Amino acid sequence: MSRWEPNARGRLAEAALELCGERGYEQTTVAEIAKRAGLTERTFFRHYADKREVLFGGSGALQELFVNAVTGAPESAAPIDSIAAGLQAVSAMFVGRREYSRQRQALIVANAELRERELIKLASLSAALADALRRRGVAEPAASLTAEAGVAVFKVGFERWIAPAEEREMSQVMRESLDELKAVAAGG
Amino acid sequence: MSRWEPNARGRLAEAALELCGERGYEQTTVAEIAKRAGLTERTFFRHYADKREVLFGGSGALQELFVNAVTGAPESAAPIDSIAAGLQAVSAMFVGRREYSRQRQALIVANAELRERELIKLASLSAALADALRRRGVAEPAASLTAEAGVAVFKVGFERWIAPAEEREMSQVMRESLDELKAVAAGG
DNA sequence: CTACGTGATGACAGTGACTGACATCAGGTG
DNA sequence: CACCTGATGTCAGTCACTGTCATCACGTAG
Repeated sequence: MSRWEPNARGRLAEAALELCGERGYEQTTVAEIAKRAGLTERTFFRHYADKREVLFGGSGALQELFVNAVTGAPESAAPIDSIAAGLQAVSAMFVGRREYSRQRQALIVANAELRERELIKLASLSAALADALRRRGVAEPAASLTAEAGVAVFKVGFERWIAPAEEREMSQVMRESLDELKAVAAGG
Repeated sequence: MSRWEPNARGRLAEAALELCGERGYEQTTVAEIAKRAGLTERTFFRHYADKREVLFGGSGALQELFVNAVTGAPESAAPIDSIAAGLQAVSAMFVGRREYSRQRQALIVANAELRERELIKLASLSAALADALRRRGVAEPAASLTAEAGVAVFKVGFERWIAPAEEREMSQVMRESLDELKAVAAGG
């Protein structure tokens, strides 16, 4: 066996979600999170740049997956259709994680600091998508606008997917949300 | 004369812009800002909820002005045209403040914390505009989409207006940016 | 004129996020 | 066996932010 328990980063994220879920984000200290994960406060900050970041650990993987799917879409695919491919790829990553996502989102909407962090993550995602579209030969401002539209659909679709009564898979909800955006854009 | 120098809030904002401009946002402490304004750190936090907020003091007035202009637009005006009226009203507020705006924006884009705060201010503006449109009888999702479009035009227009070579008035730049959005949306 | 309330401020101690510097120590490598 | 490496612990320190109480010019009631 190794010197330390494995997956310190994951243990910190799990401990943070548990503790913040029990008593709220602001009422949870970094020292407490670290202690539950069997680590010290100083080690927490070696894994996460700040306290908020521990609740956004998956955003990097999400962005990478989304961008890769857009990049890997057929050359013939229109910009909005490569975004659609990205939405489908991202949906696969959330299979079986609806309850987890609900808990996490409840935390975020309840706290202004966390909402700020979420907004900048989505802005980063939008910029990365626009970049991917540009590499596919999409010109500006179409690339940025399509990227923004993709993020808007993701936001709307995600909120619907975690709604209390909702039981459909995320991929289906995303497809439907994208269709609605297309209808609105067409003046429907 | 009164017991204290007047306009403590404004003095704090001015001191903050000066000091952060000289040495950067992170290298400036709240105690230093307060001292330059002739106040104490404790008093700073009686005027601003946190350190970032001192650089966003005008955002409340901007949102109010924008929303009022939208609300006060002729009943016959289409949603996008009431937004256009808001953009014109906001432009009036920036007359003679281009250099100030350049300095402030340079600070914000240079710092991730400040960018986060700016994003949530814009999100708040978008929500307020959507609300104003709904009160004008605009249905969803048209209200939210039009509001988002309005904020997008404001962002693009503002960035153009503070660009180094730019000398036109903000009202003209905003008009032009809105026209471009309309062209893009029309598939042009 | 005096007493009292009010509101903006100062003073001070305390918490918690975050950082820098140095120590530790299992495991791999030559 | 000596040495290096990487993840961790320890500790002191800075700074954002808060709660609490004191101060004191000003206005106002009596």
